Amino acid sequence: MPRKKEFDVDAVLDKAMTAFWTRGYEATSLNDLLDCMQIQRASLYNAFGDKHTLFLETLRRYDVVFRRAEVAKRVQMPSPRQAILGLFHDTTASVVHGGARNGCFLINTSLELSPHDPEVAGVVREAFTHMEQQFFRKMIEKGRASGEIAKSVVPAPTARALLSLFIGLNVLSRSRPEKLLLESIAKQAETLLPPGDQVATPEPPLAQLHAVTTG
Amino acid sequence: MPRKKEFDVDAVLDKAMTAFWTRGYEATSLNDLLDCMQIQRASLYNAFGDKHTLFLETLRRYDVVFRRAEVAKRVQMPSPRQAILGLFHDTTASVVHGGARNGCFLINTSLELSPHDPEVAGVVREAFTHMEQQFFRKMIEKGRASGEIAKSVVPAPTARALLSLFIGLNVLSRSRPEKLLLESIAKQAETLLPPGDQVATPEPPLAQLHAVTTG
DNA sequence: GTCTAATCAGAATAAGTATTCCAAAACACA
DNA sequence: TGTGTTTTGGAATACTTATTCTGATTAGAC
Repeated sequence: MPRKKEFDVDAVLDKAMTAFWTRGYEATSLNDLLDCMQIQRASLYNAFGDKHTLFLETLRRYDVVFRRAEVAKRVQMPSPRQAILGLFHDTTASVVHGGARNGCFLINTSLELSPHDPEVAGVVREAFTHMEQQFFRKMIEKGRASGEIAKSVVPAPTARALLSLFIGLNVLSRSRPEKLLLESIAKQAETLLPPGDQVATPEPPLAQLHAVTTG
Repeated sequence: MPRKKEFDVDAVLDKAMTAFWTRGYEATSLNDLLDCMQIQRASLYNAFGDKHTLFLETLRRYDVVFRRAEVAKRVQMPSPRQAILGLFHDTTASVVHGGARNGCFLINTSLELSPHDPEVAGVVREAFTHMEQQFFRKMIEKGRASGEIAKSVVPAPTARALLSLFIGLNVLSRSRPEKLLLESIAKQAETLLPPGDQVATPEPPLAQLHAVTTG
């Protein structure tokens, strides 16, 4: 009966995400959003409610489409150590060569809104915790078990330090996107993850393509 | 001839600083500022020009009164290694025990305004650079020279990593101010600064009181 | 005491804000 | 063909925003 569904929801959501990501919540006006989403005022309110819930929608989408997908991809890499170090190097490379100067949407939002917006704070906190425990810590444990990472590395605190280092990298990529600076940080992540006795990959799993195996 | 100067400029500047620091630039309205500064509209515009230059004033003041003073204090400590590690531990302690949940004004600002505000970007970039080179790098060099820090530590990249770790610590103190998390990060700073052959202080200078010499 | 300029208190301004509401037009399906 | 819902385009609303202006008052330097 209705006029089909409507436009492409995810597509316009991505455009709104980009706007919020680059300028932040407060500095992005509704007219800005309408301009870049290319839809009408009524359509926006009909589809998303209001500005705040639209923002939450884009933040959740970023968390799923970007962050969780990135983690999921790396979790199944054969070398846990290279999976972690690769995250730092790839992030650096996308800034230095790809010109990605917006940092991480979740980190930007954590400073602007988390202290005064409980809903946003929840999304941010969960993302950070997931990153710390389900990616960094689990990968360290896996690497220790296979001998790729030294036994002297204590998983939990090292995971927390890597999270902090990763956040710093993203903050600096917005204010000081210099090749030398960012690459040094990525390189120093290795210091927190000294190699163990086994150098290469552990039990090689099913034959899969994966981009990064050499540091 | 005129009516002396006026009120206490620095005092009201501090109050404005606190407002901007906790809520950010965009989310702090002029009425918010007038409320907390306890001055009249005309006085504000007469003394500071407009909102944006008032903000810059508070940011510069934060940089001088808080950040540079902190660095200056630590630079003359007898143990460079403990000066660095102390910064991490004291920052953590002020969050965990002092309830300081606002992070660092400069870091907050670097994400909100740096990408689109050249004046702000200049202040932020200079502060970060100063922190990296005049504090972290110089203290590492000093510690290496005295044998307190291992020769294997390369000053420049390690300084950059410490800056990144420190930024992460401040970001997390705003969204996840948990004792265990922050203390782990502070503790892991030691991993980036392995001790050398000399354990204690180098040439003991003039007798001075200093709070932290034990980690 | 007189000049001067900064106070106080608040109105006035001129945009910009998010949100709601309204008509007509477009489409999907019965 | 008609029914129902979503589009479009834009006007209308009700606030909030930063900034300026108008007086009247007040405190200090000469």
